[in-house]
Order: sequence, then C-alpha cells, then structure tokens
Amino acid sequence: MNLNADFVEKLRSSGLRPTKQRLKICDVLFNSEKTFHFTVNDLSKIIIEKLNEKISLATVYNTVHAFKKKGYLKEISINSDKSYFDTNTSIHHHFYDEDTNQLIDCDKDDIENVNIKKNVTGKKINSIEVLIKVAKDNQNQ
Amino acid sequence: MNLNADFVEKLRSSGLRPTKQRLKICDVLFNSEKTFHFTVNDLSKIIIEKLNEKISLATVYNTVHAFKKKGYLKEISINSDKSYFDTNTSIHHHFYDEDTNQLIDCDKDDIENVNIKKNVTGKKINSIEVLIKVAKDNQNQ
DNA sequence: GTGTGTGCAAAAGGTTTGCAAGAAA
DNA sequence: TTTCTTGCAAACCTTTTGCACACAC
Repeated sequence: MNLNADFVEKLRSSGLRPTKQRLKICDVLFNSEKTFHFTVNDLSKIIIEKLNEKISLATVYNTVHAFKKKGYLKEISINSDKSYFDTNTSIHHHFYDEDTNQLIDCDKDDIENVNIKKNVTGKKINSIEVLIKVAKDNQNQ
Repeated sequence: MNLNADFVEKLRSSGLRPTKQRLKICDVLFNSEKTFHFTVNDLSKIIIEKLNEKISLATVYNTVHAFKKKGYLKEISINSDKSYFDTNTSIHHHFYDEDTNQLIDCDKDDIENVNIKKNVTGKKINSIEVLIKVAKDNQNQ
C-alpha cells in the first residue's frame, strides 16, 4: 500500500506535477494488490465508483498517456476499436477471450521466450507482444 | 493474374454473390503480385485510384468483413485507432515501425515458433499473433 | 418475385483539440 | 507571475446502422 507521499515523489521525479487528479488516478491504478487491464472509459468509471468523484475524461486521457510515456503503464494491442492499458509493465503476454472480450495475463511459464532472429535494419526493438486469441470450441471466427 | 471468372467462382463457392463491387475489390486485393496491408480507408482510396471509380465506404466495410470471415483476409492488431488487414492469410507475424507507422511481414526465418504451453481452460486457440514494435535507436517511446 | 447487396446519410463510439479558468512552481 | 494542468464542449475519425433502391438468382 503506497502512501500519497510516495506518489507525489513518483510524479515529481518524472517531471509531472503532482496534481489532485493525478494522485487520485495513481491511487486507483497503483494501490491495487493485483495488476489489471482497463480502457480509459473503464478507469473513468472506476474513479467515480471508488472515489465518488468525477475526473474529466480529457484529463484521464492526458494522464494515462503521460503515465504510459513514463513507463508506468503499457498499452496492449487488440483488434478493437478501443485501447487497453495494463498496470503490469513487465514483459509478459496475453490471452484474449473473444467470447467475453476479456484480457488475461500469460504466466511466464505459459509461453516460451520469443526468439527474434532478424530485425529490421537500423531499428531498435521496442517491444515484443504476443496475443493469443481464444474462444469456445464451437465458435466460428 | 486471376481472371474475373476465377473470382466469380471464388465468391460463389463461399456463398457470396459475385457482385460488381465485390469483383472489383477482389481485383484490387488478390491480383497483386505481392501481399499487402491496408486499412479500409486505404482500400477505398486504392479503388478510386486504380479503377477510377468509387465504391461506397459501407460496401467496402461489408466486403472486407465478409472476406475476413471467409478467411480471405486477416486482421492485424496494432495499438491504434484503426484496423489493419492483410492479404497474406498464412500464419506469420509482423514488425511495426513506429516511426513510419509501417507494417512489415516477418519472414518465417525471422522468428522461432511460438510455443504455448498452457491454454485457458475450455477454450480453443484461434490465433497467435506476434507484433514486434521497432523504432529508430534515438527515439523515446 | 424473393432475398441479398449497395449506397447514402446519419449516428455512434472512442479519442483529440482549443481555449478559458485554475492550480502548482 | 509564469508555466503546467484541468475541464468542458466541440471536432474528428473510424466504424456501424437504417432504409430505400438495385441487382443476383
């Protein structure tokens, strides 16, 4: 459980002013015992439920993008109209349940290391993401 | 180079009526010597350029989705607001150049087989997608 | 003829932007 | 007091929908 002062420090150290809104978003995102996945809209609703208070959507977008840039959040690629974010920023992969639209973390042991043998010339690999889409057996894609 | 008659057959065999619009879209998608990536909007523009004729966006969306359902196209997951499609429907993976927003096919030899050891219980794996994001070395993500 | 497909415009949903007011440094 | 941040509404872009008309069978 992090204290407010920890978040103030965290934000300040990355050049972000510790505003009321950002601290509240930190509380929701980083004071959970488990990591989790969310869309910006989800996050906005969680804030309303948990803190009984609304933060403007634009501000939530700003903050989420700022946190992503600072490496506090990861964005996950899914065939979809919306962006998912992950509070687990370690290297890991995902199952995506197409029946329920649920995103599930892969354990380290679920998947072998992905081995890239040849990269695009002159470029650095920023990330390697594996997405495994699953569905009920009787489903036509 | 496929003939129009081939496409008529292809469509008919999968239960799609060979309409004028669908045949034109087949021509653009499947008469290229190389496979390629596109968004629906790209495709619409290519049709205008190549055939000097506009097909309604709604029809292009319908057709692309129908072709995807029949397995003639693959959809690719990228962190983005838009959907990319691929005329290469074989199992393969992608590099995504974050500098240019370009999507590049991995060769079979660029990447080792991804080995999933444990799946979500009761579900079937529909697809495994690997996306490798690359950028210039001096770029901050 | 019957059912399917097309095209248009409008609607929807997620995300971004401009700008004035407010808070942090 | 200067700079960054917030919040609102409007704008934007991609995608979907409803419906009348046209086409394939």
